[in-house]
Amino acid sequence: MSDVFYISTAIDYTNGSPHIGHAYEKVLADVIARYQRLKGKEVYFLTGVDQHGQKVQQSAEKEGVHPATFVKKLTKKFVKLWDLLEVDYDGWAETIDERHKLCVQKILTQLHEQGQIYKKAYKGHYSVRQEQFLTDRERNEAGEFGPEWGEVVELEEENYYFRLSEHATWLKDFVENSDDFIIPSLRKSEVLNVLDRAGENDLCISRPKARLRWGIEFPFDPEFVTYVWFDALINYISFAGYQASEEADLPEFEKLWPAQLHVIGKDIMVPAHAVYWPTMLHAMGFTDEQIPSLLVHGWWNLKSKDGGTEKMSKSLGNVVDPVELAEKFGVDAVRYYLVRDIHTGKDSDFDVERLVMLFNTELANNLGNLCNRALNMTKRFLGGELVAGEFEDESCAALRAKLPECLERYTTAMDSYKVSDALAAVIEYITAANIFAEQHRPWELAKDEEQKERLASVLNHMAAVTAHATVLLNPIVPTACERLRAQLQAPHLADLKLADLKWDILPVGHATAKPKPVFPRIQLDKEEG
RNA sequence: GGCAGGAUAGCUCAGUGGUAGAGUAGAGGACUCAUAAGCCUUUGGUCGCGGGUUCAAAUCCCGCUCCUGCUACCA
Repeated sequence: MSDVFYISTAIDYTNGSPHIGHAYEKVLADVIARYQRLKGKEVYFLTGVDQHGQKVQQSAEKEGVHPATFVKKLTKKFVKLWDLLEVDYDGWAETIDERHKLCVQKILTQLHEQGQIYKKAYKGHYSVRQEQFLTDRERNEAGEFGPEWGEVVELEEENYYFRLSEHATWLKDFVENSDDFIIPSLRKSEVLNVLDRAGENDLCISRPKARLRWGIEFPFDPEFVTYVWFDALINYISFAGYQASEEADLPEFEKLWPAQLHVIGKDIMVPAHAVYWPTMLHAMGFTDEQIPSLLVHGWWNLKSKDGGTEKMSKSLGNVVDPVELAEKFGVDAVRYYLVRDIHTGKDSDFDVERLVMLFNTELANNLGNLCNRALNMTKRFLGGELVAGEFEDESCAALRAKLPECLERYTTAMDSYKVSDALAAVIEYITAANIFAEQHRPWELAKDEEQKERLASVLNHMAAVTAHATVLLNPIVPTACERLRAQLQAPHLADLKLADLKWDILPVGHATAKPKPVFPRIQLDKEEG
């Protein structure tokens, strides 16, 4: 097991603009990566784009540009979005990268030499329009290939195959016996079910150049390029430095592998990530312990607002553009919503009103306001300087006791990637501080000179909880936490590790900045929708 | 067809045998340091439908309905 927390996401296909699903996966992975850094772990976070393939080739042809040009334009969109959403990755995988190509070719050569890859001819039904072979699944109820396929002809074609079937028994054992290959475990049965009834067929991994030019060439047969499996999936190791030359400027593979986690969507779990990928690694000689776990997340479903003919028909009617969302509501609101209102592994319905509601209630009202009232009273009643205060009673002790309680819940949840639960724990903690304020009514205490110690103590407690929250929420809403730290005039909190999160992280005699709302409430116009 | 997951308060969801929960929305209240925020009280549920097991079922068993997804050579 390596010391580095290596986490990857699926690489996105550069044939269309990024949507909310892409954004969710990257933000989720980023939150996990930032949490691990908060724990003091060294992290390597890899994400990127899948740029080869037929659809890209076709789209480029349609626009009359070279696929490389086409792909660069779309890649830029993804990079820009990750920038906007504060997705802080360490490695960037582009499958047109020469280093990736070399790695793929090395692997192909080795497996070919080991007899894991062979060539054979296949004859079947081929759709000329779609430029693909058709399977029985493509047949309609009448058992025919429908008009959507255009002209269907019988065609024979030679291709290279990977001996998938040879490893079927191993794979089944592996999945059955591993506890954490699939997270959450409820999806494990889905994989096992698939494995049960399959295993006789090998995997076609090439396309003749006559059909597909935009891919990585087979090193031992220039008439063929690799199909997606032995291209996109390889990114997880190629960009981690697998078999890389010294001048490649890639990480040291041995330090990274195995990856802790491949973060993927449920749509690509079977067959790609739960069948092909482990089998490929196994064939390459990796041991069972060197096969990474899959964190399989659900989807944000887009529902149409009912009650009439919404502008649904237009192809964009349903699309929620993450760029627009971030520009409109801010990065914090979007990041917060994407991991707050879904249980990792499950689906959720995307709803802008809930995005606004969660931002307003939990961040603005609860946390933002706690910070604001604490600092405002500190300024008005104490001249802007937090003082320890000699006062102590049961409620003070009870509030302080909530920190370790919250930490426990937070880490337990985050360690099992349940970000939503972790956030709930933090929010409860903040609420406790607000209740605490009502109990002591510092605005009343300020009127009585004899209550000065108590006033100082109470305000100090409130500010402390705010400070703790900035540490705990930093993985989720980093920019907001930066603003909070600025308000508290406590930039040192940015470097604080989880283990150092104690009650007294704000020094005695600490001066705070002028209070100003960190989370301005979002007002949603009626017309939005 | 098979398999998996889901169906709980207006909304989003927790809850796996013992008097139905949270957040939010709605209603009322006391307060005022604060981003009309915060705090207190409170109205909402035949827990998809029908059977069964049990002293006791949202929770276990059987059947059904609806939703979602998957069903490894997209050669």
